[in-house]
Amino acid sequence: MAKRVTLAEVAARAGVSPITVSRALRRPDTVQAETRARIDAAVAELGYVPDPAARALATGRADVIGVLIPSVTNAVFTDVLSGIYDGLADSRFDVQYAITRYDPGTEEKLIGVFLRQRPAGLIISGIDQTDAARRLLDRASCPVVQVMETGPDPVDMMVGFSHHDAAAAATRHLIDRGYRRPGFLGARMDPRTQRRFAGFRAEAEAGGVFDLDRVETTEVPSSVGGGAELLRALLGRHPETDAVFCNNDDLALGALFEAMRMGIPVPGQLGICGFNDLEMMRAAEPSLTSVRTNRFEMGARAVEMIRARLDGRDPGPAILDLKAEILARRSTDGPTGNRPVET
Amino acid sequence: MAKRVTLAEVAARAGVSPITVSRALRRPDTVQAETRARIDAAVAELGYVPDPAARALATGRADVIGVLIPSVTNAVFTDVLSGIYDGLADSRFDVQYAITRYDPGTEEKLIGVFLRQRPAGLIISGIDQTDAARRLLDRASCPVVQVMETGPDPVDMMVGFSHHDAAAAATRHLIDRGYRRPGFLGARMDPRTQRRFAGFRAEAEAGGVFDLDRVETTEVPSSVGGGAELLRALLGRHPETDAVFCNNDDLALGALFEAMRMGIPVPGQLGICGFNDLEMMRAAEPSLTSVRTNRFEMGARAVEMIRARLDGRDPGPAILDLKAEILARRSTDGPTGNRPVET
DNA sequence: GGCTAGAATGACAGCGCTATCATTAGATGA
DNA sequence: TCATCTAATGATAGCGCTGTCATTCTAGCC
Repeated sequence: MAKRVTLAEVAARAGVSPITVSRALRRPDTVQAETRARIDAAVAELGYVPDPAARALATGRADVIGVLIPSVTNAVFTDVLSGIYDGLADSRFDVQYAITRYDPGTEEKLIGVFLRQRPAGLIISGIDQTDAARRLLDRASCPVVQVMETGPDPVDMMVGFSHHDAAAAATRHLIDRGYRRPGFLGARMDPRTQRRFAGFRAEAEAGGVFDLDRVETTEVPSSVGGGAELLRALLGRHPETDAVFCNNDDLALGALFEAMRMGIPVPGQLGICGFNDLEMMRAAEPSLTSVRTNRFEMGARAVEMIRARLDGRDPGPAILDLKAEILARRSTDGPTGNRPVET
Repeated sequence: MAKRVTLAEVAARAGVSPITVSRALRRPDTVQAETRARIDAAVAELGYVPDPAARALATGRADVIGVLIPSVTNAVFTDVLSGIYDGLADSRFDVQYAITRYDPGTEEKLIGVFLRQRPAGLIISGIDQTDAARRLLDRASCPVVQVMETGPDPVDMMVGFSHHDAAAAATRHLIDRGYRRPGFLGARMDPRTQRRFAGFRAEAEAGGVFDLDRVETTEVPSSVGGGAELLRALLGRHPETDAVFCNNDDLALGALFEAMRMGIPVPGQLGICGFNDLEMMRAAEPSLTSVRTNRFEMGARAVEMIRARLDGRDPGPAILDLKAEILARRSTDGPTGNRPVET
């Protein structure tokens, strides 16, 4: 094991007291240049690295940004994580994350665990915390950012977008392109997914094209294979379906493959729209329409808001709406005979 | 902020000394049942949660498993992470991870940072550490597991497979299926990728079908779009190419889409084989051959080895080879006229 | 009854760092 | 020249917990 070098040893070597070394490290402008140079030299020679546990104990807070996400294997959340990492790259903060497995109870427990560490900030996915979790967060002494989604009642700050409105816009797009019998494919109907469904439903009803029986969902997590199965099931019941709004891109890709297997032309006989705009959507054949949900930026902005707050700068509006955007591609060019998409 | 409850307060409430509470929490069998009950009640009433920083400082070690991975946005590593999480779910250990961005220098630095915390164990991706990193790891006082890959010279323990052999097996599969002019598509040629290429090359040469000019690589990270571009470039130069071994599944999927765009029948005119067997491969149309690399299990086993070691149990062999397996699917059924794949 | 062994509990110190207040040295002005 | 102020540094205590003894108590034995 690398032998532990303590502050005291550095201090002895530099010929100053430990507290001066501590100061030199944390607020270099408060020690004389010459002293600081001696200390820096001693630090370098001994390979000193501060003990984060001792620091946390002495200061009563940890230089940690806690992050709570439902899953590590879902690209949506890892993109956010990546943005968080990027935003923290040049800072003294560490990221510490935990996985809720989409379970509010687990989330509640983990919030408690995190807050006892007195983190510098907390980033949490979504707006569907339990009442108890909400109370914990309300009393948190650090900045809290809810990401992925916006809502009316932030704990503290929020970065996201409206899943309802994004899904509604995607549905409107399908209608605008001439599809009249759209269906909905959904997996793991968590609260965000439910709100997307609500957006789909509202817009489809407004357009007079909603049919509850053209909704095909499953409780299992999304997957490409699952998208294929859902489409097959839906078309089995409703062969007249002329478009599907998919809960997410994996389902959309699966739907595309299944349509190929079934010999159904996309977009001529079936329009397909996904959600999240993973990279593959642009590259597919035909290219797949999706909804861009600036996930990386969500993470980066969440971190920026926390840092601004900690530094006493203005973190900007408490609710930051990163607006999802429809990326219209060939998979929704419209039923055979309709005009193609511009661009 | 949830008010901090200390051991001392719990002790006062239970009418015992702090140290007894500490013992009751950590080794319940060393305090009398009745005392323990009083303490448990006090803990519950006050909502006490131990301060990990104080514990780390007092014991000189942290109940943390450090994990170093190159990227969070690559599904390959998040699958491993997921396995790690699962293996640690019922334990007292936390996971703390850091991202090396595929940079050995960053990795070296992060190893140092982690080891100062005296973690309970360390899991690190790959076998390509710098000399300095290697020296740090050799002196580490905790179990170290290298994952993703096996090699001749473990720091401590290893769980993985031979990328060279897996790629060679995949290449053999292509040859067995009747492909005679195979190409190689690769992105971000990191050491593991290089070894996969070496395996491809060795086997293709052994089969007398290697042509260095049918190798198409790029430095940018893998993507589906990148796979499409690589295939287009390769076929531009070598239209006679009858199969591609792709560095990973994203490239393979992109190659499939590009083949569709170019009107090239898969597998009849072009065989496609990926690497990693992400979920979509099975669901694609045609289904895509890939190499299963038990990533989740790698994480789970790495954790199990560490836990066994910490508990004084037998962690099993120092080098655990999880054998990659070819999953033959329709995309490599063979050139037109050849027999189809069984099952 | 006196003694010992073992179980249960407690006192004390200290992990490495920093908050707080105290001290010193040098600069300023009448 | 001396009081006064500021900048730089130091002494002290303590963050919440646990390792290491020491102490108390009970049971068992001759």
